[in-house]
Amino acid sequence: MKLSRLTDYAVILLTKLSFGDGEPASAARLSEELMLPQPTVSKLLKMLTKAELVSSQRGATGGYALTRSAEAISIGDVIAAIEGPVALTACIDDSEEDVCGVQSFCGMRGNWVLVNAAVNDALNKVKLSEMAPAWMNMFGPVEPVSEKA
Amino acid sequence: MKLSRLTDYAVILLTKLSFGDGEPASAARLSEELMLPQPTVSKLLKMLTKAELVSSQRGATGGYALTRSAEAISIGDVIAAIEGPVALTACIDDSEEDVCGVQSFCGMRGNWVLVNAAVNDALNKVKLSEMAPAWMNMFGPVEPVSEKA
DNA sequence: GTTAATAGCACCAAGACGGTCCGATTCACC
DNA sequence: GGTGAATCGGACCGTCTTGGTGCTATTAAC
Repeated sequence: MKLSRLTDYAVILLTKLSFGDGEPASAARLSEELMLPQPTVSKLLKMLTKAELVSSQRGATGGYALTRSAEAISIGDVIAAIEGPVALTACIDDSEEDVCGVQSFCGMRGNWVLVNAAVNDALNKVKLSEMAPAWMNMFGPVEPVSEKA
Repeated sequence: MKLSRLTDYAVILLTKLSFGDGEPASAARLSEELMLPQPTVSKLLKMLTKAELVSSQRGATGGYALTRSAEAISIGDVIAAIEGPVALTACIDDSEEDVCGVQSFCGMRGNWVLVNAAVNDALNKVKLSEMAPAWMNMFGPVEPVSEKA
């Protein structure tokens, strides 16, 4: 049970934005400063826009900016935006189909919902602002310690 | 963020075993009684054996049985057995490679570890015995409400 | 009108997942 | 003790979701 690298990148992106001056930052600029592949950054920002974690400004001086403060964004929000809502069993929202054949009277669903709630709670406790590492505001463009290993 | 159907099945399997008479139950029998595809059941039981949640007995009257009581098995145990350990960021245990290029001094790892711990805690709170639905011991072979929808 | 930026779409490749098979091992029975 | 059947054990394979990429249309500043 692990989550994708994309989520990791998303946190980094959002954190970087939270240290910006409020001006919209372009995807190209973010990609360059964080040394992340540009198409991926672009895609991520689109996802985050759809999830309304960032707002987008089109046009020449456009770019992306946070819609709210880093204190008001939780890790759970980010995970939900990138990986979809936390659903720890197939029964939860696939209710259209009878996947397992017994779910109609399964009785387990209620308990899975409990597990889901517990995990969601844990995920929402940690705010984006708490994920900000020290180096974020120390230097602008981040330089790696090793170029290519 | 959702987990595979296999984990769902695993919980059902383990629950079923917890209601057994202690005698080893064969994969074929479990498959039949729970109406789950036999090869999948077989594979799941192998995984659970490797995770030491169940013990296997070979030979003519062999089969599988729980290694400990349903109260001593948590959902986290099951998830770890089927989906691997909970690692909510790529940095955690891929420490061999420098995946993101900046992880060496990333500083975010510590906070991800915190998130991991919170989720693990939530997952370990719920025991297998709490997942047991009412119908488990009401009738033997489970019959579906609808044959094919 | 030109330039620079996002938005949305389709496309491609890799990895994971679910499922199947056959061989190795063990116990029951004769 | 030998035979046989039934079991677990591990390797294999097609499929499908996922990550990653590129292109074209749209929008706003200059």
